[in-house]
Amino acid sequence: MRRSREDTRRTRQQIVEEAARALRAEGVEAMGIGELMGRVGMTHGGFYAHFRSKDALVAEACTRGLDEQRAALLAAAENAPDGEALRTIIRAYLSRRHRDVPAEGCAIPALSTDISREPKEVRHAFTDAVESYAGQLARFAPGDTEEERRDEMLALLAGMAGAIALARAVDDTALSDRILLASRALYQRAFASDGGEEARR
Amino acid sequence: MRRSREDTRRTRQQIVEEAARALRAEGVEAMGIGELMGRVGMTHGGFYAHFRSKDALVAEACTRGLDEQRAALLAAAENAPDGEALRTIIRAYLSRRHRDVPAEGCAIPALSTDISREPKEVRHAFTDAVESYAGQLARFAPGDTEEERRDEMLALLAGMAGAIALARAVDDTALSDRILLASRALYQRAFASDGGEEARR
DNA sequence: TGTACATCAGTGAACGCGCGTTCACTGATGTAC
DNA sequence: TGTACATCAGTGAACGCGCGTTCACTGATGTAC
Repeated sequence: MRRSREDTRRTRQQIVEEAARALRAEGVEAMGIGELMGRVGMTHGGFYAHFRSKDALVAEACTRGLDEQRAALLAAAENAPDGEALRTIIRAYLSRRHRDVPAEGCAIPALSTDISREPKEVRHAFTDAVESYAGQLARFAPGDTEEERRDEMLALLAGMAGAIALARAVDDTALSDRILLASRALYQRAFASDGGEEARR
Repeated sequence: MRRSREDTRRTRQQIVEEAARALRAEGVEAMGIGELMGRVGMTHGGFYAHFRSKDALVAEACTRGLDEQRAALLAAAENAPDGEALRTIIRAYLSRRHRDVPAEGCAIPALSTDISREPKEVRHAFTDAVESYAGQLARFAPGDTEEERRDEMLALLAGMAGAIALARAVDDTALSDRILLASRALYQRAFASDGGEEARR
């Protein structure tokens, strides 16, 4: 039966939130519409009152997942002591927690492989979100121009995402930990004390 | 009908080779047994004369894919001019060609996200292959001990894999190229002239 | 070396399964008067 | 403000589809004598 506008809005938002979690935890294919709607307390048929297709939801949930992580990193960097913003980003991203809880982490290591095989609709949303992700964190990266800083941040995010993805893939905790630690050391060294907003203050 | 031992051996090898390509091009889920057997010139039923299950093939094909790429990078590094081995690895890995032809590239950027959701059998094979991948290339990385060099190489491979995966995921050629170029610059800088086999000669 | 029989690689129909999507239906909400 | 009606969020059965896997069968290969 028909629901109030407020209920409808809330339901739609819950679906996107659950999808953003499920996507990162299970991947695009494994995230089922039925399971998702069950988590929101409804049956699968109602889904299509909110979204044109699964792809449309995936596109929106990708954006959501990336925006969440961007906001978390931004907050961490802004609260970091002077000159420590980029180090803080690197430490937070390459943490055991981030490796172990994909559902609440960055969508790049969880989904980049899947996304390249998705339809245009999804890839486009993902691309836009990645650009604004790197764009908003760029001020913490070294470089003389906005472009340089954004490119540095893109390379850093891509690299850290690779480290998390590989650390999740391997079946050996010791090896996984070594991947995280060695990657931390690598990026801290590459972006040592020189760059970033603080150096320009 | 029954085939000669030589035929059987050849068929099995063809299946693994096609699987190693298809896996990297399409991902684990999308690689179908029927399609694969069709490419080898047979029907799907014959598959189970060679493999216990799809998972068993995926495990073997992962190893194959990683070993191929390791051999290619090893050859490139060994043929590089003195002091250029690591730079050559970085240039070859972070190339447009590698981004554009996943079927013939490294299995890490193509599969790491998928692998973390696969059964133990697959993850274990992948893990072993990754260890020997990093182990065999370790001599080109900086570090005083074998362990240090292997960890550096793990971090480098993970990072470069992340760059390739993200470059493949985004829907914008210019952004994709910038990810590759910025990543090249990052790793060339981080592993500048100091490290590696040549520096220890 | 020749023969009889067991083996087994490959065929193709059939299986169960889970998926995304559709659709007739329900009944509370929103709207027009 | 009250009433009549249109709207539409949600239900749950049904759809087609493609997948991995099984299985009875075929006939050339391998093996035992």
